Amino acid sequence: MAEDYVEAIAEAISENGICRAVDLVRHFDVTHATVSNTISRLQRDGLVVTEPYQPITLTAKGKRMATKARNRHEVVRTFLLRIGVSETTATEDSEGIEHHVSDETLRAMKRVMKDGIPASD
Amino acid sequence: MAEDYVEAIAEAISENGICRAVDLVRHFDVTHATVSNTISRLQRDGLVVTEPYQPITLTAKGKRMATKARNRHEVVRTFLLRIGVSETTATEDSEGIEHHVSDETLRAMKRVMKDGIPASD
DNA sequence: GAAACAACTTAGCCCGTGCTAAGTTTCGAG
DNA sequence: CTCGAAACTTAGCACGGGCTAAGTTGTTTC
Ligand SMILES: [Mn+2]
Ligand SMILES: [Mn+2]
Ligand SMILES: [Mn+2]
Ligand SMILES: [Mn+2]
Repeated sequence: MAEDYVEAIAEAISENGICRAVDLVRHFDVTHATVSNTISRLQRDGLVVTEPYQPITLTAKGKRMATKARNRHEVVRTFLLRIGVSETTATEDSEGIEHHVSDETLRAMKRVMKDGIPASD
Repeated sequence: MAEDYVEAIAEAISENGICRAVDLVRHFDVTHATVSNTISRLQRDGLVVTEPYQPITLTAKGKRMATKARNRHEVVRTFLLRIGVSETTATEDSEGIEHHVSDETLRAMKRVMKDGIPASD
């Protein structure tokens, strides 16, 4: 959850300069109330900073998480495409899978995309 | 959640003949209270049948889900091993990843394990 | 058969994530 | 400058999934 939020916030900032709650409402297709609640939790956890009616910014910690999450998401998605999954499915599945992929598995995916499948021993 | 539960119940039954709540308490490392609650929900959803102080059995629907989940879990785990991930990590990561893998992605994994990586176009 | 122990249930609590409904703030037109 | 619409907050609700504490049922063992 936190990962998807900071990723979406970073995306909005990089696209529009700022991130407003309404961007997240659209992105996640939830209500303003839900976004408001979630943002409070993210702020409590030191990932974002915001004030009532003001745009949302990422803390250093939030930026770090966003970068890692974005990278992981993209590697997983690309990997799925690489093993022959359709665009649509790769996009859908990577949205969930990304949150369970360890650093080791991520490295394995990158290795495979570069060097192909390891010897069948 | 449901998938992991029916999978664990099927496993207990195939190993001990029956599944008791205490098996799930041990398997998931949660309290009896939690298992009791969860089983109620599974029963409400038509996946299991049980009566107070009695063993837990799977409905047809529950068995179907268990079989699919078990297969998916195993394919994902084997696939991770196949791309060079360690036993420990493959076991850990597959526990989460399995729940986000569509049929299409599952087929792609099986294909890759059989025929290797698709042509780089 | 009574006592002790294991298995289980039930009540009551917390938090996360979602909602609706209602009110507040901000901002752009007119 | 005012008003309406868009953005946002707040309160109150529900459910999933976790807990502790306390009580109940079942089973073994003496
Ligand atoms: Mn993501
Ligand atoms: Mn995601
Ligand atoms: Mn599983
Ligand atoms: Mn699992």
